Amino acid sequence: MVDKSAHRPRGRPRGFDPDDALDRAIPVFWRLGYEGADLETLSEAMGVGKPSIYAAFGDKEALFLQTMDRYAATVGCRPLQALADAPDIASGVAAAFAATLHNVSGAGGARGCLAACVAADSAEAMPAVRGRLAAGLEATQQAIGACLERGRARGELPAGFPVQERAAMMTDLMHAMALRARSGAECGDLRAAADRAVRAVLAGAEGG
Amino acid sequence: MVDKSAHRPRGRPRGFDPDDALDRAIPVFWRLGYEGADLETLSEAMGVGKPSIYAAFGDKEALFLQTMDRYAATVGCRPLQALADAPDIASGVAAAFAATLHNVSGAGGARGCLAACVAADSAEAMPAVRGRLAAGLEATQQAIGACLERGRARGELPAGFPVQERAAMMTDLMHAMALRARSGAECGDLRAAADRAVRAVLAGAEGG
DNA sequence: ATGATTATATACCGGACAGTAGAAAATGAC
DNA sequence: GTCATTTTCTACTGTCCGGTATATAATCAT
Repeated sequence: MVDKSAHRPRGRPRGFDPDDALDRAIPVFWRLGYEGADLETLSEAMGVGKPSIYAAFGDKEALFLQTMDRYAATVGCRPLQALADAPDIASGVAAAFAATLHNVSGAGGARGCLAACVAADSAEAMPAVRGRLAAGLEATQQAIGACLERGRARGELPAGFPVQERAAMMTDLMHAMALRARSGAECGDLRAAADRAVRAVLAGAEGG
Repeated sequence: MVDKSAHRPRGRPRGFDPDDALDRAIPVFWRLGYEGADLETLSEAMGVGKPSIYAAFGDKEALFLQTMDRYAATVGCRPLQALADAPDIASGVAAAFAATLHNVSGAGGARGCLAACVAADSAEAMPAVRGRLAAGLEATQQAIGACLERGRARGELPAGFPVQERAAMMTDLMHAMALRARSGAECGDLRAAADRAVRAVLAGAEGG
């Protein structure tokens, strides 16, 4: 492991933590979109002056890409963690959709999903954004598939359970929940969507 | 019916058809997003000068809303029409997802869906956009539900078939296909997603 | 302390963009 | 033909926005 107390890098130390700054940039992009979020607003929200943003993160597109990464690592991953941490598949799937519900409902941040509702808009004009979107989608589906596969190996799912198919469907239904939330769906509707999704993903899993 | 050959409205007649102009605005918003589409580009694509756009449609937000309506009436409705026009439910659902595949694949226009991938971005900051999005989602789901209900009444679906639930799922999976396409998914992946969706919607419908 | 180095703050620049005057063109009314 | 009316074209405006130059502050090295 590298020595964390290594010599400070010589000049004036920066007055902010990059990850904290990205955390504060997330809701701005989330609410306003990529083009709608201007650097003045971002600078204020992040608590970092504009020149420091450019020095630390690069231009607006680079900042957005790093914000996407930070979002994936802190917010987007929560449903996957809930699934992985659960004691069994059934409760894990339910927990994952509960986490999705919380993510997209607007309680913490804005409604919808930074990837599904904001990055998707820019994906057609910005290849780097499209790449991250594709990678995130693939990674999500793989992670879910791996969890379901493990559950099947533990005997929680029938031998013929279509693991990969349900992993893809679970990914799709989480994104669809984000869109419903973005359109202003009430919390009850979102909860119903989550319940439906759980049933669909687990259909045929011993008593579905 | 109103006389179509009524007296022309007095002044200089406009040199463009509003619906045609909206048809040509659709791909611009579709590809570039609301904020990314500037009025210069829109004006050129529509073949209508900027002042005429403002005179005919109002400001940029009003233009976008009318473009959304036109999109819904010409592009977004195609899967629903395919479902409604099919001889039976099974082939109708397959035809609807085939139409969705065509819509989102980028063959005509851009990848993804103007509602799911573009309007969603602006929905958080523009209440009118959010309203249209919610209305479109609700209308789509209702229309699908009505079709499935009719099919069930004709005996093509079992008595206990969860019509409303499957209508919601079908709506969700069409939107998820749009997101996959927007992220750059290959045509084969999209086709697989469509096949999965058909199976999921029809599961339990006599031989699913 | 002095200088090298890196970060921050203020203030600014050039360009792009939404929206609009104002003049000119095309029609109906008479 | 002439006037009123509506559209269209050219050119413009004020503003906002991404990005930066310049000066200053805070640290390390010696």
